[in-house]
Amino acid sequence: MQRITSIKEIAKLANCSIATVSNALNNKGRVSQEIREKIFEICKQHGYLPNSAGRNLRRRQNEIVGLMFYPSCSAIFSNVFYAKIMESLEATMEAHGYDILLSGTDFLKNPTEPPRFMRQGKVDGIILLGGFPQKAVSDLHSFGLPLLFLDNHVENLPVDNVTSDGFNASELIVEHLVKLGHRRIVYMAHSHEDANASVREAGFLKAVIKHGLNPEECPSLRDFYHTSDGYERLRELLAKSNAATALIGVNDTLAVELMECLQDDGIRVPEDMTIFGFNDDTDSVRTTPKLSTVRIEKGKMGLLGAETILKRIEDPDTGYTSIRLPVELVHRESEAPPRL
Amino acid sequence: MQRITSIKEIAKLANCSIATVSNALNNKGRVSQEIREKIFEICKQHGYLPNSAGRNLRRRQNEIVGLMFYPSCSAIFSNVFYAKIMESLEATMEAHGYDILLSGTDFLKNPTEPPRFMRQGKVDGIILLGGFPQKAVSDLHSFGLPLLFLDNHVENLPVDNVTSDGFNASELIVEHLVKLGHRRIVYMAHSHEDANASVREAGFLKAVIKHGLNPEECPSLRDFYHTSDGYERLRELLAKSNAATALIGVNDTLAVELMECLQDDGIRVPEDMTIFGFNDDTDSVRTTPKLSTVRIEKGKMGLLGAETILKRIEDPDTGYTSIRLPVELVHRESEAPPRL
DNA sequence: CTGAAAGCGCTTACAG
DNA sequence: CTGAAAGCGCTTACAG
Repeated sequence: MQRITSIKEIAKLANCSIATVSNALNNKGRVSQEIREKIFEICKQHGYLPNSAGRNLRRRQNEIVGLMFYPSCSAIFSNVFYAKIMESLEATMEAHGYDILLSGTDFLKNPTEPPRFMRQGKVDGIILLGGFPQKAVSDLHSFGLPLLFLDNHVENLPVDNVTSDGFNASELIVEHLVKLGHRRIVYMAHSHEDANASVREAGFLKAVIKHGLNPEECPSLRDFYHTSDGYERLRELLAKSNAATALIGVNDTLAVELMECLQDDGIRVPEDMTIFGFNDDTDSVRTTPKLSTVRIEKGKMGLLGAETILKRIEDPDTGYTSIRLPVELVHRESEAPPRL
Repeated sequence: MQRITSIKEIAKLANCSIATVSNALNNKGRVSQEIREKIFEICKQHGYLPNSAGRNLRRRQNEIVGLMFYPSCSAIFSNVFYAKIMESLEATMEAHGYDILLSGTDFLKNPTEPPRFMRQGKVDGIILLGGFPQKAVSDLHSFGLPLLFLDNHVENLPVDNVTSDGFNASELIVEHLVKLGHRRIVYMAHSHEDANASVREAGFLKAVIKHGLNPEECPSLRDFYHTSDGYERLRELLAKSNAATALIGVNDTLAVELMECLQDDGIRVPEDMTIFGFNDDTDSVRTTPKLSTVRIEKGKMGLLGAETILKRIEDPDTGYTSIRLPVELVHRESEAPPRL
């Protein structure tokens, strides 16, 4: 009952060649039923675990994809938004025989260093999760490894990406707010370089014009890093006459934080201020009132992401793919017509 | 500027042997400064990425550790508690040159199948995160791969584990509650097989006796799967005279959910009911009132976990390690003396 | 300081 | 259906 560590030992016990063992183990079909059964029996009895290095060396692939986070590992893990994406991403990769390797690279500490699993050649491709800055992505891209941007992207870089249609989402929100009677709307996002924030802003601006709102009364507040700074700017805005009656936050986290700030200052939601978020995170149903938001098909995003990078690994030279998943508004309690 | 894929090519360009290239790349010091520089220059220019399969095959190790979740991948990712643990776990493994591979194995679907990365021999060891049932762990353990139980464990199984001292935590809570004047306390945990829940219950029971409380007035409610069922049982309990005035939930998530249920039924926290959680999750400060809970050194847990499994990989035959991290009570707003 | 050679475990094209 | 052999890229003990 001793552990067996190579097909050579199996071959000896089964009285055949290692080629036959390999064929049997890989279901190549060119093995007689008798020997096949014998081989499997031996493997089971001796708890044989194949050596993936041998296989990978020969087949010139790792069957592993690296997962990188921006700005850091924990920033993603503590973000419920990604849980569903990760789940279907993982399941799909798994179904194709691939595993996922985590990168702990903290870009805020070390913006230029490529991740270790890449320097060591452990992965066949890399999936990017989070709002990576352009520089980081193009550095990574220049290494020639298959790359996929998930839930985000960078303009003008031929990197595969799967995201939600944030442009349309903003349009839908503004359209809905206008129907409710709002004419003055503010869009807010942190100042990090982030295509999602920009795309959503662009959709917002376009809709503002389309619906004949006054752009000066519908500002974008993006030049802040901490939410508290953003809220300062919002307060300045609200102190004016003709201030906004509705607020769109770039994601639920920001929207929820701002809602709490407003409520602390005695501003009621939705009576005094309508608030919309993005992502439909679990956060957004925990608040009082529950947050209206944009639903993104997270499961589908993970699935398509996996398929996209797998395709890229198989065929590195095809033109690049850019997928926008449709979105849907979720109406809850943080919206109301504006007060007169 | 073409990509180079092996040290053979580097050797040719640098006019030396592959042994010298290998030594240079691994900082073995047995290489003249001149050649060394030449080799590094070539690697840089041609974007050389070593082939980890070749290295791993030769060195008989993967420098990869698998991470398994119970019951499933997404159950962990959507649980903020693990974010901090994962962060320091990742950082420590990374510092030792190890990477972490995710397992998508869903034990609820497939309770007996070992994870694919293990069947394929991709990992040097496995870290278990979550309340794995005994059977699953002993199955895994029987494969002989280094194993580490993190944040949880299974009784009577010689598997390394790093957990928090839940026994002492319960003792501390009860002691504190008694000081506040409580004499009737209820402990609640889901019915899943879970050593943490059992250890915390044991500490609770011991403290109940130690402080001379009436065990019949200090029940454990553990026979429920859904929180709503647990709350049903709690309601029955509270309907009695001499009902509990304080509640200990096995973790913050349960404590928060129960708090919301109670509040929905008009029971005030902490005036009518004192509530304690476990873990000090971010959840626990988001509620009204903020939850009193037990702080666990998540960063240290990840760090020690990494070091423990690394040690085990290095030396598979030493006696097994069991580490209990000390805990600390966090007093917030969900506690008060009982009403008379 | 440097190189030739062996060998890690595996898959695969080829011959029989 | 089966096997002998080559070779994937690397590290390391050994000889010089």
